[in-house]
Amino acid sequence: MAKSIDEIAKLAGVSVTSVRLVINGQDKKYRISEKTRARIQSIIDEYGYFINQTARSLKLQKTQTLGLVVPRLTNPFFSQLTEALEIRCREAGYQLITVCSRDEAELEKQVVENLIYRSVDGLFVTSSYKERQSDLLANSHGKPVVFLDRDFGTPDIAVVSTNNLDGAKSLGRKMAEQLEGRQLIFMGADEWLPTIKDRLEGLKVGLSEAGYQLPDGNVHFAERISRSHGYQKMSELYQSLGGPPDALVTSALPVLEGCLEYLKTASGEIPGDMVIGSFDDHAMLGFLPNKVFAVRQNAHELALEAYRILEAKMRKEDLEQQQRVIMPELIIY
Amino acid sequence: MAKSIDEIAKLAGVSVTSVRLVINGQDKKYRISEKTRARIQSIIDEYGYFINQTARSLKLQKTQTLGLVVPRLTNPFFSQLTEALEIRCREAGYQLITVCSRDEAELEKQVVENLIYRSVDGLFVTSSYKERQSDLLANSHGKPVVFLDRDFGTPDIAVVSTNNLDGAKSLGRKMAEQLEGRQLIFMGADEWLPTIKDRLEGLKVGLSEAGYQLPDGNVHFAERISRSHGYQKMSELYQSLGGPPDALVTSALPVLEGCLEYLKTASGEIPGDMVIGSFDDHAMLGFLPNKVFAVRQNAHELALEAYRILEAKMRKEDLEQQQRVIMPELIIY
DNA sequence: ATGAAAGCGCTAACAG
DNA sequence: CTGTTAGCGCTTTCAT
Repeated sequence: MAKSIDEIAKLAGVSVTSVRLVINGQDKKYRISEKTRARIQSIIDEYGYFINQTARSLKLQKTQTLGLVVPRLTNPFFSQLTEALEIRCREAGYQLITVCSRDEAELEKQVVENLIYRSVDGLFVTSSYKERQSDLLANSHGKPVVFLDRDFGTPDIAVVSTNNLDGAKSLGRKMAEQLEGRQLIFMGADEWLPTIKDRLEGLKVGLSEAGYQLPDGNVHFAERISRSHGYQKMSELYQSLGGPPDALVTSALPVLEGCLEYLKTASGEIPGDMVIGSFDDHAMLGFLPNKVFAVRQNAHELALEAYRILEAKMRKEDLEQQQRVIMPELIIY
Repeated sequence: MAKSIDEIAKLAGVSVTSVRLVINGQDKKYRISEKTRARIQSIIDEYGYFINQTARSLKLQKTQTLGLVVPRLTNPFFSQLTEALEIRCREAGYQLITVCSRDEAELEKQVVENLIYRSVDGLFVTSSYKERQSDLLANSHGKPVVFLDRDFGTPDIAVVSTNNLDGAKSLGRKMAEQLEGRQLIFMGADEWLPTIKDRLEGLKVGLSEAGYQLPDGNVHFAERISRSHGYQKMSELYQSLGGPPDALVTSALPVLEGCLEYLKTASGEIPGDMVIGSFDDHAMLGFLPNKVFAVRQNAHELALEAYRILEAKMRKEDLEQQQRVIMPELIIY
C-alpha cells in the first residue's frame, strides 16, 4: 500500500527531487509550483508514503538509534532508568535499543557487539567489569559511549553514577542513632563493583561519625546479587549468631529479600525490631513492621544527564566535564 | 579500523564474491583455492571485518529486528516478560526493540508507527484498547503481529494471554475460606481491560462457589492503575467503612501499594488481620504480616509462546491455533 | 575457481 | 522551478 519516493514520483510524473521536497515540507513556494505540489500531495494522500529508515540510514551513515546495556530489567532501579532514558531518546528522535547483560562478562561483550553491528549512533553501558569497559572503549569503532551507574575509575571516559559514598554515609549516621549498643551486620554481594565498595565504605564512615565502629567480622558477602544467595548467606549468619541480627544493611534489594525470606522461615516471622537499611528503595519496604532506611537513587536525573552527555559527544562538542555524580535520597519508613 | 567487503577485496586483489565466500565459510574447497582463501583471511585478520547490518537489511528487506510494546517496564510482570522475550529473540538471531506505551492510546500509536518505520520484521504488542488493536492490524503493512496479555476478543488474531478467569476463580475459592462471614472488597482499575474484567468475574465465581456472594457495593474502581489512585480510592473507602476492610483484593500491584500506604497512614500500621488477595505477585508480599494470596502470571511461558507464534507467522506457516492462554499459579504466603 | 554488475530506497550534489 | 545521477555496503545472478 504505502509507496516509496521513486514510485510516488513515477505516479505523479515528476522527479524524485520534487517529491522529496514536498515530503520534507521544503516546498518553499519559490521552488515547487503549486500545481506539482498539489499533484504530488494527492498521490501521497491516496497511496500513502512511508520512509524506509534502513535506506536512509545506509545513505547517511546514521541510524538514529542508541543502544542501552543494563544488567537486568527486573531490577527496579534499572527498569526506571530504562523507562526514563527511552522517553528522553524518543523525544530527541532516537530509538533506544535495550539489552540485558545479566552482569555476565561474556554476554555483555556479545550484546555490545550486536549493538555496534546494528550501527547504533551511540551507547549507554552499565559495565560489569573494569576490563570490559576498557575493552569496549578500544572496540567502539569510534562510537560515543556513556557508562552508567558504575565508575571503575578509568580516566577520561564519560560516566554518570550515583554518589553512593555520601548516600551510604547519611544512611550510616541515621542507623547508628537506632543502635544503642546493638550490633549491625552488612550483607553485600558482587564486591568487585565500585558501587558496592562505596556503599560499604560510606556506611562505615557514617556509622563511625555517629560513634559506632563496624567490626570487620560484621561484614559479609553473598556470592552474587540474588535472592537465593542472600537466603543462603543469612542462614549461615543466623546459625553463627544464634538468631537474627539486631540491625541489617544490604547492598541490594534481592539480597535483602533473600535474607528476609530466611528469617521468616527460621523465626516464623520477620523480627520486627530488626532495624533495616537498604540500598535501592522499593514501595513495599514501607509496609514492613520494621524501622527501615532506604537509599533511593535518582534514576530520572541519571537518565537525563547520561543523555545530555551522549548527545554532546555525538555532535562532537568538547566536554569540559564528562563525569557526573548524582545524589541519592535517604528515605525513612 | 574494520573494513567493508569491498575494501577487503581491493586489499586482497580479489573480487567481492571471493571475499564473501570465505567470510560466510562457504569456501568449500572446490570453489576457492587455498591460496586466495589464505590471502583473504590474512587481510581480514589484520584489518578486521564487520558486517554492515544496515546495508544487508536494505538488500534483503529484512532487518532481523522485532518490536515489543509494553505499557511500562517498571511493572514487574512486564519487565520479566521483556527479559524473557529478549533472551529468546537473541537466541534466534533477532534483536528486540522494546518501547513503552504507558497505556496511552496516542503514545501507543506513535511507538508502533516508529517500529514499523524501522522495518522490524514482526511485532509483539500489549495493546491498551480494542480499537488500537484493529487499527494496528489495518496499518501493519503486512508485518506479523502477536498481541500480548490482553485479549479483547477480536477474531482471527494472534494473542497470548494469561487465564485470568481461572486464576481468579481459585483465588476466590481460597479467600472465601478465610472470610468466616466477614466482608471482602475488590479494588480494581482500568476496568475496560479484559484482564481486569476477567479477574473480577473469576473472583466472583470462585467466591460464590465457596459460598460467598460478592455484593456489587463491595466492588470499587480507582481511576487508573497507579499507586496514587489506589491511595485515593482507599481513603474514600476507609471513610465510608469507618475502618479498613476485612479482606481486600486488588487487580494490580500498584493499586495494592496505594491502598496499603493509606492504611498505614490512617491506622499507623497495616492491619495485620486483613486478608489480602493480589493479582501480580511480588517477592515482598511474603513479608507482610498478613495472610496473602497472590496470582502469579507465568511471564516466561508467555514469552516463549508469543515468540513461537510470531516466528511461525514470519515464515508464513499456517497456524491452526494462534491463540494461547497460559495458566497462572496461586501463591499463598 | 573467480569476477562483474544490478539493485535495495534514500540523499545530495549538480545540471539544466 | 525541476530532473538526473552517483553511491551508501550488501546479496545474488549470471559470466567467464
